[in-house]
Amino acid sequence: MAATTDDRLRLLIERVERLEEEKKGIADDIRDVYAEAKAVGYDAKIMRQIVRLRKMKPDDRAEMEAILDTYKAALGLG
Amino acid sequence: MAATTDDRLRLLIERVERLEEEKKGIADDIRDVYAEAKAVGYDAKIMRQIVRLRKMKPDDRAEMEAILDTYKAALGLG
Amino acid sequence: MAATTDDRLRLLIERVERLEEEKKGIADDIRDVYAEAKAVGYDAKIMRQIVRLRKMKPDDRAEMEAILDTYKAALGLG
Amino acid sequence: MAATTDDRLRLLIERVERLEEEKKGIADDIRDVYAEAKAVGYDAKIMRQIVRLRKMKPDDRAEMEAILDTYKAALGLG
DNA sequence: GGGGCAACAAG
DNA sequence: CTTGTTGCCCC
Repeated sequence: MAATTDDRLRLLIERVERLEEEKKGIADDIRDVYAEAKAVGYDAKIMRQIVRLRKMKPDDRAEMEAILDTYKAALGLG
Repeated sequence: MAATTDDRLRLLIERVERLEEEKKGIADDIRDVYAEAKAVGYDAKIMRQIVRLRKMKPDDRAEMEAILDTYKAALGLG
Repeated sequence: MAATTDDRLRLLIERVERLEEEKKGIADDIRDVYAEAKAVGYDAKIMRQIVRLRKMKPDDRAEMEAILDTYKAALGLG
Repeated sequence: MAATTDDRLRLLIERVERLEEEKKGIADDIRDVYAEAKAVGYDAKIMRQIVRLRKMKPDDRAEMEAILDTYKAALGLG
């Protein structure tokens, strides 16, 4: 009988749905923080860039800067 | 003096970072559920479609499926 | 001397950039077609689904649709 | 009669499909250039970063650098 | 409300 | 790691 199988699928689906709801809630919280930041004069777009930069490992940031130099040198850019 | 401003920025950034960590944790949980489903024989890709369909309002879903059928008929996609 | 090396790099980079420009041009064309379709009453989102379905091999598509129906039945998604 | 409508949809779909094929062809060409670059000793990953950097408008790059300074100052990073 | 853009998920 | 999809923000 298929009911057991069906229930297993349903349970898995419902777990996913619950988790996605939680995830959406957090995404909304993040949005709220940016809205609050904007309300006190910060630029949300720039804040996002900062968050991205802070997420990088220091070595990676250093490498990125080195690449920038390499590219400038090899391509003749100031 | 800028310290107050800087702290306010830092606090906002750190709130975002904390929330993003939580969000990532949940995304990982979702991935785990799909992995578990796959391990017992379900097709994760199709499960995702189901989740998407269940997220829609019934009327919207019915309408979408009707349009899809219309287009399939028009293109000879039996 | 590094000039030869630099030029070789520059040439490769420029070839990539030219190709990426072309690619972007075509992506814009695709966008235009969907916009035109929308203007005469078609649903672009569903058209994209059709394009995806037509890309699949008929057998694969049939199988996918069969599984999808099975899951829908199991979840009571009429 | 629906045949005209159907043909219009089919024509639009086929235009999209043709364009997507072209796009894929160019993507393949790009891949080939990177493969060739790798074969003569360049690092494809770094080349991609260079391409990305060159894609930015100089002003944006300058702004990005300013943002980097701002973030370092406000967040106390070296 | 639409179009462009950036994050997210899929392959 | 790259591409396609989706949701968000600005216009």
